[in-house]
Amino acid sequence: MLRIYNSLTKKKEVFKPVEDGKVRIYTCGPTVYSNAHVGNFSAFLMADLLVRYLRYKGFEVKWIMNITDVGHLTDDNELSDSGEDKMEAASKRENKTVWEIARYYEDLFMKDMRTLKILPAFKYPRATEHIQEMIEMVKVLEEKGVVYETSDGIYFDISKFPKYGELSGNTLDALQAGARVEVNEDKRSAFDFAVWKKLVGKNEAHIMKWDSPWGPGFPGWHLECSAMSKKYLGETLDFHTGGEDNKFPHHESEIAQSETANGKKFVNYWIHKSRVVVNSEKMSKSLGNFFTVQDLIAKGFSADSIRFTFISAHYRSKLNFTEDQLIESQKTIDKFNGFIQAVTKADVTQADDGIPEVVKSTGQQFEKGLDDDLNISMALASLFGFIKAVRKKIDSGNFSEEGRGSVIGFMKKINEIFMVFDFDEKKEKEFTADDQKVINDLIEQRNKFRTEKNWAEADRIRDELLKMGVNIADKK
RNA sequence: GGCGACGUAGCCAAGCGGUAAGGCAGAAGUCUGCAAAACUUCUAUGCGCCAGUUCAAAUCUGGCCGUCGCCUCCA
Repeated sequence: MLRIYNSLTKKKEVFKPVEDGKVRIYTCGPTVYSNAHVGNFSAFLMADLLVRYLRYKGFEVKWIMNITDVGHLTDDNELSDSGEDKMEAASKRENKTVWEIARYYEDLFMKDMRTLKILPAFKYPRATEHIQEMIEMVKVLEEKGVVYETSDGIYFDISKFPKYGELSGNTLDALQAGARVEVNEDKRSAFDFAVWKKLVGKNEAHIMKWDSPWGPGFPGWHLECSAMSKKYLGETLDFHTGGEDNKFPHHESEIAQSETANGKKFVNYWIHKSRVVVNSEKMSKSLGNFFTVQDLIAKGFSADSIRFTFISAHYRSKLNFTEDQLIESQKTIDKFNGFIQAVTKADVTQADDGIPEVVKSTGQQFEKGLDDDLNISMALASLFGFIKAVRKKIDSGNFSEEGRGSVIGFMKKINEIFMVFDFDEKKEKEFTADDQKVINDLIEQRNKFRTEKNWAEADRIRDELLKMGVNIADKK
């Protein structure tokens, strides 16, 4: 039984799907106007872990992740407020339109998603391809009398949605009191949010624009998720995930729009990923302290070590990202893979090794951990205990073919979650006949030196073999 | 200023009222000529600080200190 922390109620709750055996999950996806960094991907890896674990538990999961490709670009002022001007440079240098740029960064994003072995979602709907659905939703909101028109757009009147603030813990009064946002004379409340923006004022030259009953313009920031989640997953979602920074105002506003338009509860379980931090500062595009997947791979870190680092940190605690953590993750991955090799190659005896029982109890511990709000630390601890127990059986010559099958089967099953284990039996490297002869000669020489206790020469040959890719492991 | 999360060994980290899991690093040992791998053992009288509740608190309550996030595009 999965228990998960619901950001809305601020409690761990037992997960009950809307429909038995099925799970509908929506993840706030990337904004494709610049490079996604590993902080961004940590949120998607959290969703990946959740989806994979739900599948492990036998649920049929339908996962939707949106692509935010509606920007707020103007002809002469690209991305001026994002603090990231690489795109502007790229746009000019490559003479690309905003549409081409959106596709370009979307492609990069999808490539990194594959690199990190994040499960493909059922669909990645693009905001620009769902303008009609968004317009329809604004119409419904208009019919219900919760939006009003100003000179520059259509706004949602948050006073019409008393629960506004429930997710972030804000109350309408507190919001007013602590207001720091720019005052817009036309808005009834500083926190009323746009569902449709007109091409006036600073948005006069907006490149992305569509016709609507309110004139040409573009949709408000929060509308796409409400419209697309409804289209692909229905009116009530099981899970909605995203970064904690999306709680307010984005998710808060989604709730207001969706619940008003549909007259139903929008999301049963809100899951928010804590920020990734670098030297105690959030990793963000605007601070420029970010690493991209490609940066790290270029530095020699494996994609698996990136994946494992973010998956093995609990999603509700801040992760202080360092390169040392990637190294440690790699060691852990190697430890598991070394174990898989040892199991694969272990000599079997006919003994009744009792391993299937160990596998069973480990599986129970593993699930107990993940069932408790994806407590990955507990799940991993069960695995470390497991490999120690199995190695002990192997070392004491108490290992059967059945035991091997049981261990490998289990590792393969949990690898559907981790995706970093390697089951290929490490064969002797293939050498040409000539090389093989040289190697055999060197080994023979070294053994001769060893017999003569000429350790200096023996070690020299060992180094030489290592350079050729031959690893010597002496046994007694 | 408002809202929220969090503070456990050198580092990462579990723990959710019954007396500190696990991983990395470190130390000693088994094996080995040495090394690598593996295995064994050890490494927090204490969980930011101060009060309180309780037979019992890292775990509950209150206050304080500190860190971070959101309130503005951001996973």
